[in-house]
This record gives sequence, C-alpha cells and structure tokens, in this order.
Amino acid sequence: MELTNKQITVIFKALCDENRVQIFRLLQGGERCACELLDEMQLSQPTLSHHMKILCDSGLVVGRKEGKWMHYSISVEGADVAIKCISELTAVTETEGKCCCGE
Amino acid sequence: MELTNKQITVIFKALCDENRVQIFRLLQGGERCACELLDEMQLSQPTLSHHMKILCDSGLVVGRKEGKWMHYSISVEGADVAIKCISELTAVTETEGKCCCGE
DNA sequence: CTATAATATAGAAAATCATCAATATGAGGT
DNA sequence: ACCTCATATTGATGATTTTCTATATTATAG
Repeated sequence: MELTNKQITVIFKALCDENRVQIFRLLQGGERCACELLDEMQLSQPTLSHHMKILCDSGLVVGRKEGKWMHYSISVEGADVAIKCISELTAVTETEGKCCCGE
Repeated sequence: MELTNKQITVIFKALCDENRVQIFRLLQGGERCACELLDEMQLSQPTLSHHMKILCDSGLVVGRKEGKWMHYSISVEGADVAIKCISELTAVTETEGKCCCGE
C-alpha cells in the first residue's frame, strides 16, 4: 500500500462523476467494448474515451485491446486496493478525547 | 442501500482532494476540533470550513458542536456505507463474454 | 449588553473538469 | 495502397471546484 494523498485522489476520482458511476453499473454485467458503452450512455465518443481514461488511471477498470476494439472491465484487484485504501483511511487508531479545546 | 449515482459521487468526492485526504489522516488519531485541523493544514479558515462541509456531506465525517467549537471525527457508519457502495459497484455479476464486437 | 473568539457564509478570482467538434491514429478489409 | 471503422487526441468552451478576503453568525466571558 502506502499510497500518497495524490494517488488516493486518482483512485476515487473514478467515482466522482455520475456518468462514470453509470459506466460501473454497465460493466457489472461483464466486459464491454467501448462501442457498447457509447450506445448506452448519452455521451459523445471523445467524452466517453476521456472517462474511460480516468477509470483506467484509477486502476478500478482495465482495458484490453483486440483489433480495433477496446474492451473494458472492472478490475477486482483495483477494487481491492480501493477498499483497502478507504478502510485504512477511515480506521480510527485512537478514540481517546484529547482535544485542545475546553472539554 | 440503493443509492443514486449522484449520491455516490457525493460520498467519494470526500476523497478526491489531497487536502481532504490529509484531513482523514489527522482524524485517524481521534476526534479533532477545527482549530487543531487548521493549525496542521496549510489552509485559510474559510477553506478548511468548506472542506469540512464536503466531508460531512459525504457521511464519512461527523461534526459535533460544543460551545464555540466544532469537533470532527470519522464516521464508522459512513465508512461502512462507502465500502459497501464500492464493493457493490465493482462486483461483477456476470463474467461471460457477450460483447457485440467480433471476438 | 458589549467584546472577543470560533466557525460559517458570501462573493470573486484562479484552477480544474466535462464536454463537444474536428482531427489524428491505428487496425482490418478490398 | 486505399478506404473504412473504432478509438484516441487536440483545442475550445462552459461548468464546477478550490481558494482567498471580507463579513456574518453564534457562543462565551466580563
């Protein structure tokens, strides 16, 4: 692990846009090629390509090139990293109150 | 569960900014008041306040008012929701290839 | 009730992001 | 070699986000 703050933002940026969340829902049914995703989304081809790049950069999605076609699918490994990351970030190591301000 | 795409983006927006990720790291040590966070972050007071609002809106952080002071801490329940959400979104229900494009 | 201290809100500037049209790249097919 | 199809990149534009200064709100102390 030991991700930098910057790397963490790149992972979760995948889930910060409604269209990208919708793409996850489509990929839940298994691998999809870009043309299929384009059919089901209300986006231009360049915009979809842009979102797929952000998703692949996050590690949550992987692309596989086959001839002219790009096939995208959810990365189980990427999902594990993201879940581990959020688990670690939200794990409280100390619950004792020791605040500066008058308790 | 049954969160909308929009609601999901609100949750993960919490982790899409380096300063907010850093705030999580500070809150890992337990509840902190805004003035403490302000001391440790390189931000103006209004900017910190803005980030804390986004964090509370995400459900991953909760605020507790005590007199003049605001105390912030990580929400275990919020973290559970986020983890469940990302788990569900990345769960592939079908792995059979059935792509339109010439396999 | 006034003064002070902690936090929030309003408003504006700068940076980032989502989007599209146009174009480039790359891979087959003829 | 040329044409076509799928996807990526470029460049521009509008929307959103981050950040600040200035001001408002709220709570406590005197």
